Amino acid sequence: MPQTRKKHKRQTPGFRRQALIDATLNLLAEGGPEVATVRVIAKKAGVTQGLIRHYFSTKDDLIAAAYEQHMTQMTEATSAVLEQPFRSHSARLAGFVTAALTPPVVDLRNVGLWAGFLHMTQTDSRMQRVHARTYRAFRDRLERLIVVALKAADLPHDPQMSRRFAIACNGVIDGLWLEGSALPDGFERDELSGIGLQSVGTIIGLNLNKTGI
Amino acid sequence: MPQTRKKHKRQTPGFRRQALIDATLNLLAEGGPEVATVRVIAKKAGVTQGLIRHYFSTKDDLIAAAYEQHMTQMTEATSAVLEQPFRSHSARLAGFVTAALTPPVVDLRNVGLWAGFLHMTQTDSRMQRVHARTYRAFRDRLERLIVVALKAADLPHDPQMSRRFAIACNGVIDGLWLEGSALPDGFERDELSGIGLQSVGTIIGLNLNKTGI
DNA sequence: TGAGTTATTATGCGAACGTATAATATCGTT
DNA sequence: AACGATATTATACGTTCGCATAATAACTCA
Repeated sequence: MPQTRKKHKRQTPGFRRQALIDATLNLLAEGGPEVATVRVIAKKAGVTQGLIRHYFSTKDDLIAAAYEQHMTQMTEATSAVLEQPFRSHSARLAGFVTAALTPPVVDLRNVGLWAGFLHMTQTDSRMQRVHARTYRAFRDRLERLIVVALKAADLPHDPQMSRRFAIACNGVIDGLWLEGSALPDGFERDELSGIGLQSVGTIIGLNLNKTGI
Repeated sequence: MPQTRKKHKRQTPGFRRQALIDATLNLLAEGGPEVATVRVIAKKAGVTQGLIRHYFSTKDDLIAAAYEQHMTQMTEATSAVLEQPFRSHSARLAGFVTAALTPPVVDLRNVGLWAGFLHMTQTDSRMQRVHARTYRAFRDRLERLIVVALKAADLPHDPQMSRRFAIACNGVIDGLWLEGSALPDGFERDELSGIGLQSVGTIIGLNLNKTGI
């Protein structure tokens, strides 16, 4: 008696890996770590759970890969705005800050991911490394923009100070981003980025609110 | 053969309930929802797991009670500063904002709890009710302080506007609180509250940075 | 077209999960 | 000193967890 077996299409490793990572991120964002079990992830990715072990040697592997991709994508989404021309270096910095405080970076899904990953990045050493690396990638970008803007305005910019500026500005941006994402109706259009520009400007001693593009 | 059984001291219901809630909050803050299992909670509270069912009819009951207590305690910790006298209504508002952006309200443990509870408050309807109630308790307090300060400064303060102000100010405070808690070394002393005072002041059109006490 | 590669499904295992229930220790009251 | 109430422990049950392994389907290429 022939037992029936599910028909399936053979896909490339890249395709399945991506499907599994996407399913993981979506589940983590919506339901948190408790919901993102291997069985549910596999189901959402349209495969059976055994396949996860074929592409990732452990569940933590999959989680780490998903985290890395998410963080990298967030930085890239913010940085994309830098490819257009700006009238000044201050405007360039302002554009970056604004992009970080505007959809699609500001998004309820992203705050769900932030919360879902938090404890892992505080507990798991490998997640800590991914966090440190991706966090620095964003902050360093911000610091370079700050330094250039300060230089163009003939303001002092020694390394220690600009590093502190970058940390504090990143903190303000992160905080506003979180709140804007979690509370989508809490702010008028451009209110969030306006507060961000003003706060960043105050920290580094530069007026960013009226820079144009 | 007499089987040995663990000796124990009989405690009041209030004592055990509090011990279980404390253990739940500590575990949730440090390790997130995955770590806060009934067995681990009971162990941390110094009892066996069966006792949880004696005081809470289900695990979700315990979680909800812990969440309610935590949120209430956060609002109370911020409001405590209001019991001292202030020189002006603006100073009173500034004191409240400052308290919300200073330890012990700003604390790594609290951000762990925030992250740990987030998905539950988005998913579980009972947790949503607790969230709505405790969130409103804080925001209403903030709104009253804003209205009084605006009135004292002869500024307009119609209900709709002050409600919007309260939402936005609460958002900024929340965001800065989150970031200051998660990034303890990211800000100089008083830098975080300084940014908060400035942002809140800008939103409502009042200078709060130089109000004194 | 048939053999080889490997992507995929199917099934099973031990541990841990939340919950339920029975047994017992502790303590206030008489 | 014995009793009653109940706080507490102990044990068991069904489910789901992550992980392991065997069986099979899908595609490549000689």
